[in-house]
Amino acid sequence: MGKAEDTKARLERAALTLFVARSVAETTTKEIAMAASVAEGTIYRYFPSKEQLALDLFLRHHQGLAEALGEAQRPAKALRAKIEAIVRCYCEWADRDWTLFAYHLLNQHSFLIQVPDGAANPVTVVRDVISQAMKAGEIPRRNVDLVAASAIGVVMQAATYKVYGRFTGDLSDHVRFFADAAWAVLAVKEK
Amino acid sequence: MGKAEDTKARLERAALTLFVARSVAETTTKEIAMAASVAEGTIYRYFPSKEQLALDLFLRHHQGLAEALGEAQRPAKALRAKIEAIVRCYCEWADRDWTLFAYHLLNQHSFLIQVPDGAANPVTVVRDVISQAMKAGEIPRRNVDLVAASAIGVVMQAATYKVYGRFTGDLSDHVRFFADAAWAVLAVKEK
DNA sequence: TATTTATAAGTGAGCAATCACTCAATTTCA
DNA sequence: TGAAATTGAGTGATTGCTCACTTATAAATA
Repeated sequence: MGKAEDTKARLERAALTLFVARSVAETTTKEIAMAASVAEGTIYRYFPSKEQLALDLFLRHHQGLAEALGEAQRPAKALRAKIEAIVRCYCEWADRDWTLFAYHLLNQHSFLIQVPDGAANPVTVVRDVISQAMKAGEIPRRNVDLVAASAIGVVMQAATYKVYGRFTGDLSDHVRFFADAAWAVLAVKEK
Repeated sequence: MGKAEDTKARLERAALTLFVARSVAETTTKEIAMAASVAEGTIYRYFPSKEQLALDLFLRHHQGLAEALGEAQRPAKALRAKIEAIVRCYCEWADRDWTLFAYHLLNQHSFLIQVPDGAANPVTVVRDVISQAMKAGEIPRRNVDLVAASAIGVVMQAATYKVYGRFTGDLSDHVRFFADAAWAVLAVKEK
């Protein structure tokens, strides 16, 4: 790794850690620079602004995750297998870089509106899979967005509570449970 | 309503709306005062600081919701009935004052650590109900925190996506589905 | 190879703007 | 008239960001 790339990476990691511990608004450029062992001015050699640095970090994870989820579910045929592939992929992403994952999780509401239209999107991947399965008659037809939200919530809320420290350990340890639970949500019978 | 009480209520509502639209950190005291048709100094007759105003709003909803959920589930005997009571109560709270609800939802991570120990807590209510049901053999024994998170996620993620505008309409319209889905999550069979 | 030149990377004092909060003066109203 | 409520210009502290300058690295030249 070149010197410049190393500095940029250090800045990103320092910012990420602080953004999660406090928040983007409450983290100062001075703090980021200190944590990266660099002068404040150096930040602006690599990023046009603090906000852009925050957005860059978010978008990279957001789009990377979306693509990974898309590829993970593709080989599977039936909905049940697709769900398990998606859940496993998601949990592995979370466990691999928990700080980046937590940052993405806690800052969706501030950045989601800035995601370019048509860009890869984790939610759309899940939504499309569910929509397909409804058309194929694998699960009852319902409001797709509602059902997708509930199914996603099974995993995402667990992840959120891990961020809050309500429980510990790898998310990946519970892939089977998450997949079973998400499937159960999607398969709820109409009455 | 007295004049002073009216001013305080207007300030709270103005702050709430702005906190949801932007965020606490990005909302200025000047904006709050303007939105409440009041001078900036007036804020400090009713609140010691902007942060305390933000915390007051959060805690009032947090504890009110916790008590309401606790009372809602008490009369019910079986887990299935308790779940439905909790879900219905939660959705009604959300629909009754959506702005306050959205504020609570989006700012959990900043305020949850400041909740006084032993104070009424929505999550604890759900956790206890699930824990009881496990002891009674109504559902399989599992990591209570994990299972509670997933069950809660079924409803909370749907609420979150409504905040993001991914779908519209009252949450209460889907109480039956949420309750069925949460139940399905809790009842997932061990293998 | 040794020396000069060019470029990239890094610095930190300082600036303009903004913010939460204060308080002396003014208005409201019983 | 007097206490309570309200006002908004003012204050000190903080912030994101700039920029003239230094240092490190690489390229070119003799």
